[in-house]
Amino acid sequence: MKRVTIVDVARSAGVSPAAVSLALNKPSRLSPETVERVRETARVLGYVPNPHALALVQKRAGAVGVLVPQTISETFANPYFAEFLRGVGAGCEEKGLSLQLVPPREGSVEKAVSIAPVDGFLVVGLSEEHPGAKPLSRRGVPFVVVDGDAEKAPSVNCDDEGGAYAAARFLARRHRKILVLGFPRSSGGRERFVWGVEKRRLRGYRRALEEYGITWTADSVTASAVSPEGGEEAFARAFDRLSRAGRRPTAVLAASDATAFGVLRAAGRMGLRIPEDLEVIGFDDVPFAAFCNPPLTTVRQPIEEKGRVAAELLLGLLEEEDRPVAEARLLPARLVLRGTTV
Amino acid sequence: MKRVTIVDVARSAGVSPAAVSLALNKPSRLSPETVERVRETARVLGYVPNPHALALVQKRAGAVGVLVPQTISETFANPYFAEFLRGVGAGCEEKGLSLQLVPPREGSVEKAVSIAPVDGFLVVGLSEEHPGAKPLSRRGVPFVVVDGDAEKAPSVNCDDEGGAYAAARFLARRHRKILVLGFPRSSGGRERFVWGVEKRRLRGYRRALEEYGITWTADSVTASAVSPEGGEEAFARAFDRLSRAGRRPTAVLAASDATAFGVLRAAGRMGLRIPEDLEVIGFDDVPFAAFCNPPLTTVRQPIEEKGRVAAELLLGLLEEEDRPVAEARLLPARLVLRGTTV
DNA sequence: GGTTGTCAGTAAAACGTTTTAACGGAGGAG
DNA sequence: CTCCTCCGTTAAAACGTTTTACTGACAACC
Repeated sequence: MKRVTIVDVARSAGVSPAAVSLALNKPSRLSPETVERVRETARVLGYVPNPHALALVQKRAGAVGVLVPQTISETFANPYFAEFLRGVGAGCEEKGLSLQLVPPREGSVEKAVSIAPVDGFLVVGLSEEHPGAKPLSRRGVPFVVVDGDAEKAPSVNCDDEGGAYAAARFLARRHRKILVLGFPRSSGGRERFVWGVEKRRLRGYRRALEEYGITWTADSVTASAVSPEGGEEAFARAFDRLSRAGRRPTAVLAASDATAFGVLRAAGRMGLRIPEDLEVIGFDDVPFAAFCNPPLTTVRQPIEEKGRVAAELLLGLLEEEDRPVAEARLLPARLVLRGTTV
Repeated sequence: MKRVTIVDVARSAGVSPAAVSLALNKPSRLSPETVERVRETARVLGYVPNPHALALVQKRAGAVGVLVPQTISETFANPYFAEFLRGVGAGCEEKGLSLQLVPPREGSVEKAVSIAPVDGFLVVGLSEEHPGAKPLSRRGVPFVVVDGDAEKAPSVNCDDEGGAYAAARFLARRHRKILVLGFPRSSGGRERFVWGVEKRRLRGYRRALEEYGITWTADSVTASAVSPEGGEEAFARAFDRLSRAGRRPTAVLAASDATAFGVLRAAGRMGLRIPEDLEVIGFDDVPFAAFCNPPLTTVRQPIEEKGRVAAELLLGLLEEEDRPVAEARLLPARLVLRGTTV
């Protein structure tokens, strides 16, 4: 049951451990017959090098970490994330890197960061100023910020504000009572999304609405978990409350497709016809936005490309130590009209 | 730019490296004032322990690997996988474990297995007899087989054959020309899915169809990539070919929801009405099956639960070395009728 | 006063590799 | 015959931790 190590192979083949290492990694520096003998011995014994020892000595683990601010379960509730990972995977695979998903450990992002045996991080949905970001630089591994706001670190984002503005404008022309669904609040005590993606999207919504004379107040935006269930529940509750107050909304701006799907479900359950009784616009254009019933009007961003770009940026950082500048990539976002708007 | 190590802290605090380690991990074995001084020094210097060294000495990396037989990108093209990971994540998080996605490295599953710095593997979609499975036992880390077939190793599956049988029976009562869509063939040269999940689902389809007198031949099943795009393309091509031959299908059995989504799209493009002109049944019941247009009739399996069960099995293996028996968990699968069947 | 015990802290081994520098022997050049 | 070079191989250092066993020092006990 004990693992076979390099010294076992060495002993069995009658050579030194160094010779085994060379035979396996730099065969040209050994006589062909020795190489052959050592390799055969290793094969017979079933030798597999210990990855931890390897990582320690070569200072690389062959994996990049994807740091997410929520649990894995919450994270994948949003199909956006799977699509994003497809891009990351595509970017990493050519270099033979694995992907490690790193959720907070016992609620602490810092702890998770320090423990994860990875060569670099893709930080998604976190601000550079976030307390969890500090250990990152201490860890001494490079990182790229995605869907956050970074000044000094390289980052990848889409034009959240512009996309949101277009969506809101499209609705504000014909509606006065627009329900805006945002991201969750104070999950874990800290207001996680007051900056970053949400801040920008809300800013876009607000700008458009105000241009059309719709006043924006503190409670203009309704918090919602980023999942169909979250959207369903948040919409149902808010719609009910507003209807009672005589301000029944006729359109919805959802800050995420995942949320919008929930809105559609809730609306269906309540007997609202879409888009006649209620227009809905999501954000992201995840693959299934085009498939749902009716097909979702949404703001399209190149999710998969975003992942690939982020991975490429990080790989660049991994190879050249001394990349000085903080490159900030901005990807486009544009409104695509489908069946949930007239 | 150099990382601060434990000896830096030790030197700076005027103690031995051992004392630093104790101060951080077993503070009770040191005087309170020393502990405080060391911790303060560590904080000021920004010390973060090296995860590789930690993993080497404690023989645990704090991560479990999810071994997939395709690229990350291909894997996440099937929404099934994200849902599965939600369960795995839920199972792992309470123990504070990260998740590492391990795709084949340079086409070799073996290489990927030996390099990944993880404490155990969830092997999805691979047979125990698969060449890639051998290095697993050599690695000396425990593993659980999911969606494969294992005799000696612990495994988790759903009742693929039973679910498929139910679906096929439901159609065979009213249809004679049923198109069966399977998994991709010979990707990478080896016929990856002739066993395991596909074998069982096809067996279920076949049994039902033959009971209704529909003959099953070598070309009864059409290969399809497990993604909407794959399903779209495979269906369009097969439908065309069969129509020309005067055997235009009136129903489709898709071995996966992801494929079925593609069928719906292709059918829509071709002007086929669903379910009037074509009935479709998928498999898995991914979250969006209920949302698509029309809602997909499919075979439901408890995907998220499957992930959780697999994680729990693996965690058990990680804790108790000497768990002898190969537990094989079988989860239920049942047909749920929605809008793509009459 | 010797034995025993506890306490705070340390030296050194261990984990399993890679890599650097050195070594001995053989062969060739002078 | 000596010196130099080359070749195949090895000893030992390095990576950064944790852990085990040990060392003094000091107090307590009989």
